[in-house]
Amino acid sequence: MTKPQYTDKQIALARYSKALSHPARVAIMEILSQQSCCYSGDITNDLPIARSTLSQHLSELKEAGLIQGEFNPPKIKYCIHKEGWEEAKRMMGEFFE
Amino acid sequence: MTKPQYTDKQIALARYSKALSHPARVAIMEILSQQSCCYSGDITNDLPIARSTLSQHLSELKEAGLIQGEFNPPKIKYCIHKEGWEEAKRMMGEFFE
DNA sequence: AAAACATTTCGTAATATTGCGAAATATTTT
DNA sequence: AAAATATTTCGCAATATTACGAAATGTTTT
Repeated sequence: MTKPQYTDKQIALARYSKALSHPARVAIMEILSQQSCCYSGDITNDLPIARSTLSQHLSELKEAGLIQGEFNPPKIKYCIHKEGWEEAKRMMGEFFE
Repeated sequence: MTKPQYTDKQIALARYSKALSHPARVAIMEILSQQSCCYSGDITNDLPIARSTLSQHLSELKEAGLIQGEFNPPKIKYCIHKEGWEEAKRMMGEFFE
């Protein structure tokens, strides 16, 4: 009687959930989904965290595939990464039925 | 220019997300949502973790309001906590539009 | 009352997360 | 080339998460 491993789906959903498991990251995604794109500097003003901390949250969201950043010198423009966002939405929808 | 705090909604969504941020907890919710209720002992066989670790995950889900456990001696029957589950579903749905 | 069963709590260890300010990097403007 | 601007990386500290086995708790059966 062997122990089954987690499925890829379960791992993927947990990963997306983890990306959204901090209020700052939820807030960032709300901002981006409202106006589609945004500069990191603008986001700072909307969140109660330091720039360096924001940067960490942004890279976590990027790592999770939920956002993408394009260099628009001298700023970086962050946008929703449509594929990842849609996949997360779909998986979350299926999960909750 | 003061820094705004997170909204209650953002905090609540992050909380539900955090509850689902581990594959074991995703798996547990899938099991429960399929068959509505389950005994802790049965779940053990479906997951690659020790009983004591499962117990911790169950209490996190309970803490988050996603499941409830009723004592059905000598076992504990875990079920989905409908209110919390529905709220999570609704909030997640709104979040993704 | 003892044995068996189901589950949790405890103690502990390893690793991850969150946060900040200072320093580093990179680009544009002066 | 220096100054200004935007952002990240580094170093660090505090706390949280995940995991396990052993021991504890509580119930039922023998």
